[in-house]
Amino acid sequence: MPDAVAGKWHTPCAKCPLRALKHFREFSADELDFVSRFKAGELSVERGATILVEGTHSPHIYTVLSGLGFRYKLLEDGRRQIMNYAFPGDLLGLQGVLMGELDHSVEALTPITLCVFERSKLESLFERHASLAYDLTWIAAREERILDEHLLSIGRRSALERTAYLLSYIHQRGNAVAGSGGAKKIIPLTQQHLADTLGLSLVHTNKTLRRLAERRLIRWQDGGCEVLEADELLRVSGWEGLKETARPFI
Amino acid sequence: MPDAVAGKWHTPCAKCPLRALKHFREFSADELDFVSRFKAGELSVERGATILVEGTHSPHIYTVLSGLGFRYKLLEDGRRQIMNYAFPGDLLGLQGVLMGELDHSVEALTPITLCVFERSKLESLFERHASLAYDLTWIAAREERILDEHLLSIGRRSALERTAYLLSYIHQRGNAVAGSGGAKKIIPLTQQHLADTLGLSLVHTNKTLRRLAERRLIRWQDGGCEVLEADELLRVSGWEGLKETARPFI
DNA sequence: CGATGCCTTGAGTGAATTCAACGCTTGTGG
DNA sequence: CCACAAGCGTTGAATTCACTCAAGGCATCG
Repeated sequence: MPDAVAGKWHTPCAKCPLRALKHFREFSADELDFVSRFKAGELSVERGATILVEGTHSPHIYTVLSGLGFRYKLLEDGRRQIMNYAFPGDLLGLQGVLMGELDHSVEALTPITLCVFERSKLESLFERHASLAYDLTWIAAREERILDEHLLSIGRRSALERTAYLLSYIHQRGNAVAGSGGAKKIIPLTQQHLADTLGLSLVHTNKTLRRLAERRLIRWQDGGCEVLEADELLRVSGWEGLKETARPFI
Repeated sequence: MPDAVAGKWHTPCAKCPLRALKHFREFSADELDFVSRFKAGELSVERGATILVEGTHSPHIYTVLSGLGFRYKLLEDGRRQIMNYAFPGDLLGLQGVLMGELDHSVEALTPITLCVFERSKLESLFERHASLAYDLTWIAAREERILDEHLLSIGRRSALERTAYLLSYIHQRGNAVAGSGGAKKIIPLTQQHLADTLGLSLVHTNKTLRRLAERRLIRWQDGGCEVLEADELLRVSGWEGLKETARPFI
């Protein structure tokens, strides 16, 4: 019974705020029951905390309940490449659980709360819940699709296009999981984060952002980026935008 | 019964030459039986042929039986980014089947033979064969891992490191599925392919290859690239190399 | 009030691109 | 059999893009 542990968790799956969003698919009672038992706890960490570490073995996988994180790899001399950002509903650590060692690290960009699942129960998920197994594969394929687009950006788009693409991407992802509140959304990251995602230097990222700001497409404010003209920004990027209907999550 | 259709196919699953390789995991009789029925046919195409087209819906997924292909995306003005190469045992088109529309195209780099599977039977795979469902997720996670490393290369490695990385990667992937034959393996691609994978111009790719050739690490020959000093090439790239044990395939 | 972190800017350098051309091979049609 | 075109690799020169270096401004925080 979820109530038995309600004191430990803040959020039982049955009352998961993410399920209320149109962005996610509906769960059957059976699926919800399994996921409730699959969930082993919650983890909350501060901005800047490291959640998963490259090269380690993690006994858990996580779903972002609230907050924002990012996935990155390092070269020996410290060069960093950010692969992707994790929004509410996103799964973290699946790679590590399936393939042994993690090949990337994850860090919190804001205070973040994660649902914790134990890898040991993953087997029974595949054996007894085909629909959830399908969802896991879907989630992995979706990450692949996102990485494809990032690769296209870094490899073939100009610095301006690339920056516009990344900001559009984050903006769209953020909107998809935002409550309908009309408040200004400021993307909470530093220019160093953008630089490390775009494959550009910090200085050149700054100058490129400036060009977008001069066109009134974005504004840098309160330690983050505010998108002023989402449509025009998307047009500059030459990207088609996210096309997702109701998506699954665990 | 496999015999009933033996006339149409060249390769029944039970005699699949890939299963003989140590590189792939063993299948149970039950799994083999299912996959045999899952396989709907074979497709052979010439070098340069397009196998899957971005933006379309494919009723099939494919496994490479022999030959080499590559996965790419195009921008409107023709700029091309190659995401990855497909070797024997690799699955193609899973993304399209799971998520509707394909977001990339696939082209044959050599004459290639593919096993054809129908998407309509994918459902029963998830419902009745948990181990194969797990494999599919594993395969998707592996592609993600490879893309992570490519992203790191394009974003943060120098042109020389990046080129050394890509050639090392292709060389290792090729070796993993090669019969033990000691023949010189020439990677059959043009410098334009490399350029479009590395995010470099054709001219600069040529000059970078030249630098590697001057160091006697590679040689350009017969319309392809021969790796002469794999260890040193790997060292130049700063990459750790593939670490795969027996991997699954469908 | 001196650190520290982050954004900003200019100047100089280096890397990668575009442009242009040439050589070699292969294939094709007269 | 030759002429010609097409594809691919190679090279040099000029240009543009992005990087490094260096410094300064402006907050925040102990």
